[in-house]
Amino acid sequence: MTTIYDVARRSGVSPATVSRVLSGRRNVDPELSEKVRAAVAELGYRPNGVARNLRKASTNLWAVVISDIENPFFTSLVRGLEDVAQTEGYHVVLCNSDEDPAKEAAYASAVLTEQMAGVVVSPTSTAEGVLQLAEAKTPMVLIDRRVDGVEADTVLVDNEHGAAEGVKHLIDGGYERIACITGPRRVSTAMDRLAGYRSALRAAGIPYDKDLVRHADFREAGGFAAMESLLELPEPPEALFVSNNLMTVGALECLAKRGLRAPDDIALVGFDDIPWADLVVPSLTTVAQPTYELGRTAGLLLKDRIAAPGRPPSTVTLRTELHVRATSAPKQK
Amino acid sequence: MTTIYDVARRSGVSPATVSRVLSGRRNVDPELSEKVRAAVAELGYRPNGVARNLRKASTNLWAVVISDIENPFFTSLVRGLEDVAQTEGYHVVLCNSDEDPAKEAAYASAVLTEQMAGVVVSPTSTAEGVLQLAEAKTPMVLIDRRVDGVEADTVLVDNEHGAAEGVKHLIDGGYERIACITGPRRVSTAMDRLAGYRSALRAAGIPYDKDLVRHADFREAGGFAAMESLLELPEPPEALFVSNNLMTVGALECLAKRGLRAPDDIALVGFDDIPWADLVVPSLTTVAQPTYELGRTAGLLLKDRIAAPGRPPSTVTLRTELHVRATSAPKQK
DNA sequence: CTGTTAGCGCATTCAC
DNA sequence: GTGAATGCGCTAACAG
Repeated sequence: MTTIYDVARRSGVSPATVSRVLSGRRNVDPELSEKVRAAVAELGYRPNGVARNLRKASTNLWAVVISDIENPFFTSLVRGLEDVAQTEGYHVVLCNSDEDPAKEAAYASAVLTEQMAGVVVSPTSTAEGVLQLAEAKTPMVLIDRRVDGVEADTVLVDNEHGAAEGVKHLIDGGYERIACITGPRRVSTAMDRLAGYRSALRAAGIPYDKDLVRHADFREAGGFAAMESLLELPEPPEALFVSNNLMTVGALECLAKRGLRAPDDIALVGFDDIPWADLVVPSLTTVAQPTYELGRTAGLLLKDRIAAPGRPPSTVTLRTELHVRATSAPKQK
Repeated sequence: MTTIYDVARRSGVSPATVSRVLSGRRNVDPELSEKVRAAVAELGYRPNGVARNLRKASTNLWAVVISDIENPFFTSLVRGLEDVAQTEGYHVVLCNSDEDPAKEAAYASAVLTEQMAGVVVSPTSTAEGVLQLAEAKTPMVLIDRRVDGVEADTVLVDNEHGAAEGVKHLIDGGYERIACITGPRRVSTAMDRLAGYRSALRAAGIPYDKDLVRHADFREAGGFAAMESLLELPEPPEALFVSNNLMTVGALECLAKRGLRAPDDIALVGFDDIPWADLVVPSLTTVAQPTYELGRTAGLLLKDRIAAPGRPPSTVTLRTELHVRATSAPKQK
């Protein structure tokens, strides 16, 4: 392997000067600088990033810890993050936690031993890894979910407001008996969206009926089961608000299986957009999250945090947007 | 930062012994080993991965260079790769090349300077980065596409056969005037799938009509435009085979926009599955690729290549599977 | 089986 | 503005 010493010898300068030239320091004689560049080209020299990392006690890696890259919510978010990383000179290490606190912790551990420059995390319910990273003062941005007791930069969406807007849209369509499938009680987004559901009902003077609420696991199977359970009610709901994309798919599958259709049999609004939501027939009304922007914003915050580790943490809340499509068409009399 | 020397001092042994214990070498007195472990725990010592990397002249990083993580084909593939990486002790660095040879080359360069242990690449048309990596003898697995002149482990699907099967299915449904939208001429998958289309026609004794073939860019917009152009033909096709998922979506959008429906106005088979293909109405007939398996297989090959760099490269070809759904229903008389 | 020693390749003091 | 020297933390020789 050719090293900085080889380049130094070849160009008749010291290794220190080569290092200065390569890291773009200004205080180098242009003439020497030129010699060094020439030697680099002749030798086909390539700096050793690992050695640099050791010396600087930090790498150019960011980790992104999410539950599953196959969930389009995270896919797009990761893309947004990676775009920022690329322009800032970082690389993104993809970590699928599958909502498993142990995996999250294992990745957190890797972040520390590999000296990664920063992390973006969507915390699991117990947030074990997040606590570990917070303690180690690793530059970190929380995404999608809050974690009690951890002070860190955070990017959220306006969950309560978005959910309320979606539910209000159903109420405006003439529906009153509106059910809700939301996520686990320990997850802040699940509770925030449930709160939005409740507040929309309250605003409309519709009494809250806890028999119409289901807590599932934010996954397809959970949405399917919750839908089944709602349909078995003595008096099934006439409309439904589902608080994430995978559970919405599950609910749709359950309806399809039973030969039921939205909005005729049950009107539907889902939280979080789905690619091809327009191509599904009937097309799906959603409370869309700016997923790409979430990732991008997280990247920007992380960059700033690395530049100024001492600064007090900030929280950015992005707005959701109601995409009215066919499944929430007004009630027919 | 606590180092291996601190642990050594604390436990009354040499740094070398600490290193041996931590890297799981067997030839260490159990008693000393125990002491070391105790000291590690007491001090909260954490090995420095970067230093280890420098010493060993290699990291535990794999890069995966794909055109776009937002394409569900790659999303699932990356997931498969990451699952293998995790069990083998590697981390995956995500690289979106956007089909841009310059970006591919930049990532290849990063792979080299950061001393990553291996790469999985879906090559861009000119495969600049791939050539660079091949020259440097970096452990590499090519995925989805072949590259002329590069000897490397490769994972492909049975493109020609899968395409032929999809087209034959249309022919069996009574269609004769069948169009094809495929990808760029320089991309092996595009040509292989086109070859499958032709061979199915030939087998059925249907003459090949090049006016019914379009080369687009494998993206949504390209599929849309190609569809438009086919519909403007004096005698539009009665069926269509589209050679990737994004272009299929584009074609569907074009049909929707014009108020046309599959299969009544035009029957449709797409190459590569789409999540929710079942939920789209009419549901979409596809030649499904085992995307997760592609990623998993690539990971396995990469692992083997790293273990035995000298071994001659192998090519694995996975089978596609025809998923018959509604858009290819037999022709009505 | 264990300890001593050296050096991976670089960036950064500190002199000059 | 430049060069010599040092050490980041670890593992692999080698000697004992």
